[in-house]
Order: sequence, then structure tokens, then C-alpha cells
Amino acid sequence: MTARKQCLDPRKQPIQTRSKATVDVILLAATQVFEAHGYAAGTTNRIASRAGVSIGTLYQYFPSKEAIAVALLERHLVDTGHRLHEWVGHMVVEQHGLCEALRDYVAGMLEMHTRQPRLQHILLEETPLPERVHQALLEAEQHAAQTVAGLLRLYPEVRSSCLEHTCFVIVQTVESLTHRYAAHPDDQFIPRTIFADEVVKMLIAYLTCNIPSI
Amino acid sequence: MTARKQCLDPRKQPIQTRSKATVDVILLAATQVFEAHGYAAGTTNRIASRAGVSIGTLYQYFPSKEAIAVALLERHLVDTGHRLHEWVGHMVVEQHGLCEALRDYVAGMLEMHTRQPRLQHILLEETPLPERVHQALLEAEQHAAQTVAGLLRLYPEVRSSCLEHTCFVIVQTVESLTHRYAAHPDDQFIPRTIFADEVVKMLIAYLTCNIPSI
DNA sequence: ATTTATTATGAGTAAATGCTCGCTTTATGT
DNA sequence: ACATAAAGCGAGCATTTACTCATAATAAAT
Repeated sequence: MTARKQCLDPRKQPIQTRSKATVDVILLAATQVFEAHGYAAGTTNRIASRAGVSIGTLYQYFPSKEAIAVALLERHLVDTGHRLHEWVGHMVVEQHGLCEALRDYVAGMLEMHTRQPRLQHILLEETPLPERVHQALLEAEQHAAQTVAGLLRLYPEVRSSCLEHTCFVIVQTVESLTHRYAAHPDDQFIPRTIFADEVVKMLIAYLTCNIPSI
Repeated sequence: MTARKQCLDPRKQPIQTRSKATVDVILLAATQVFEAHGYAAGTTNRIASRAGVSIGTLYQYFPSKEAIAVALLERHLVDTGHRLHEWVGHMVVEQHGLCEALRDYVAGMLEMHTRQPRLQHILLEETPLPERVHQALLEAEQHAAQTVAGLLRLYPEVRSSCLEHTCFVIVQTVESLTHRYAAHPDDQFIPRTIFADEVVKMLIAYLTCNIPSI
């Protein structure tokens, strides 16, 4: 309840292999506890207990509860970035068509966010993050938009007056929709595969049909 | 911190005009306090104090903190529903074109969510809502999808293999993107009007270009 | 073998927060 | 004027929670 430390960096670097393992165990436990209880009810004591270490040990490596959440989020950011670059590389090598490429993109993001659906949501929305982290998120999204733009430039059928803006909207759309669907799967109303297909259709239409500026 | 009551209904109906005013004041204060502090830090004592009533009075009309959040959310749901119907009525009367109609829709939702940007976000994402409320949200979204479908059926240029699914995706897209933009206005990277225009372009393309099923 | 650095422990603290309950004040009806 | 119902009050309880610190155990270095 009380946030006494504002620093997010670890107060002590794990040096021996023993302590490195401890840090990993704590982070793993944190994902599980946050998934199960949410951010507010995911108490540090619970995390420590789940990790099988004492609460004191936890605070030796993380100066605050917030720092744990931020560490997890950073991990996820890196993972998503990797995934995106893998995707681009794959597409370039395999010479897939635009449709295939977008299908892969949407499917990848959907899977990415379905893997630990609650965790993403909790870290991004429930957790009160410092401004610094929000900035980092924004930058990551803009970087993603540029990566996507780099790939889409290779497809001649893509017509856009400003590919930067277009790709920004695309990234935002895919992020939003996949998060949303992963968080509240409306399977009863519209099954996952159809949903993904519809999103892809929308993206293709947006990219290839030349809608005049309004 | 402790959630002792699970019931969400007011424990006492306001009868006199005095008490009705009190309830209103409490709800107003709640919006302000939640906006300023978020859900977790928006304490009931703070809400009562801001409303200028005692904490005991607050608990006479709301059995729990959660009940306050739910009441606010229900209000917002009703407002958005009204707005949507107004929009449909307006479009039918004025006989606007598809492009105009979508512009209005997106602009309306963007304004709706920009009005109290933090509040929406807090109620929908930060607050741990009971399942019942999530169900209600889903139903509201499906209802919105049907309303939108009803309007779009009037436009011959709209081609869709399944207007229900298409409109569901559209509603989700607009909701997601406007929420997102309202929450973190990326004005620096892409200005609001351009963002709105791009979204509209995407929707028109999706609705009018006949992308073959994949 | 001994010193020193690193890692682990967990009972305890201080602060915060949701909510109760006994009591007082105000309005309504007769 | 009086009785009754409705509305309002707020000190304080019970609980939770993030976090500290003095101490102990373990590994590394000499």
C-alpha cells in the first residue's frame, strides 16, 4: 500500500549463480501471482512465498513491488520486439504474399497475447506505471510501426499516402484488438479464427484500396 | 483493502430530495477522485471528504467501494448507448453519405472518451469488476454492433459477407482505438485529426472493398 | 583455517484503508 | 407540538500490506 522507494533499479546486482537463480525464481513467481491475483492483491509476501524465498531476499534484489512489475514488462517488450523481427525476417526469406504476411502478423500477436492474457493486461492496465515506462512503451510502438513499414514497402500492391501513419494505425489496431480479444475472448459470439480473418481483411482493404483523402 | 460486502445494490434508496442530491454529489466526487488518484488510491474516505459528506453517509447508499465504480460505469454505458442512438437517428434523417456517417461515429466516440479520459480507463481496466459487469459490457457491445449494422444496411455501397461479424469488428476497433488514443494521446507522433481520418479510411475500405475470403 | 563478501531469513513496524455502529440532526405527517 | 422516519455524522476497529533490520548461513578469497 505504501510506496516508499521510487528507484526501480535493483539495489544489489546478483553476482553468484545462486543469487541469479533466486532472481529468476522471484520473477517467475511474480508472473504466476500476478496472473492469479491481479496487481493489487498480488502482494510481495505472496510472491516471495511462492518463490520459496523469504520476503527479505526479495527486497534485496527489487527495491519495490513496482520494480518487479516493471522488470516483467521490460521482459515482455523485448520478447515482442524479437517476435516482430523474426516475423519480418521470415517474410522476407519466404517471399510470402501480403495476405499471408498479415495473417502471420495477426496470428503471432494474438498468440503472443493469449499466452499470458491476464499478465499482459495486469501489467499494462492495472499497474500504476511511472511515466518513464509509458514513454518506453510509446517508443516501442513507434519502433514497431517503422519495422512494419519497412516490410510493407516491399509489397507493390500497398498504396498509402503516408506509410508511417498507416503503419502506426495498423500497429495500434492489431495491438488493441488482439489484447482485447485475448482478455475477453468473445468466442461465443465470434470465433477466434473468424475474428482474426476479419481483422486481416480489414488491414488488407486499408492497405490496398485507395480510399481518397477525406 | 477489505472487501466485506459482495452486494452491489444500494443498501438504502434515497427518498427525500436531500438524499438524492447526496447520492449525486457522491457520484460526482467519485468521478473526480478516481480521475485524480486512480481506483486503488481513490479511497472511499477521500470520496466522502470531497463530496462534503461523512464516510458513514457514503456507506448508507453504497455498500462498498466497488458499488460506486459499478454505478459510474453503468452511467457511462447508458450515456454511450444514447449517443449511439442519437447518431443513428441523425444519420437517417440527414441522409448523409457513408463517409460522413463514419466520420461522425469516430469523432463522437473519440469525444466521448476524451471527455473523461482517465475515468473510462480506470473504470474499465484498473477496477476489478465482478463477472456480472463484464457480461453486461459484452452485451452492450453486441447491442452496439447490431445498431451499427442496422444503419450500415442502408448504404448500398457496403459489401460484406456477414454484416454482423463485420460490425462487431468495427465496434471493437473504434472502441479500442479511441480508448487508446484518449488514454495516451500520441499527438506528438500523429495528430488527432489525422488519426481519426486514418481510422475512418480503414473502416471505409473494410466496408466497401470486396476482399475475398481468405 | 580464517577472514571477508555475498546471500538468505522472517518477526516486526508503521501506515493505510474499507467499513461499522452508536448517536445526532433534520424532515415529514398529524 | 409531537412522534416517527429519514438522513447524516465520524471516531475508531480490524485487517492488510509494503517494507526494514538485526542476525544467521553460505560461498569465495587469503
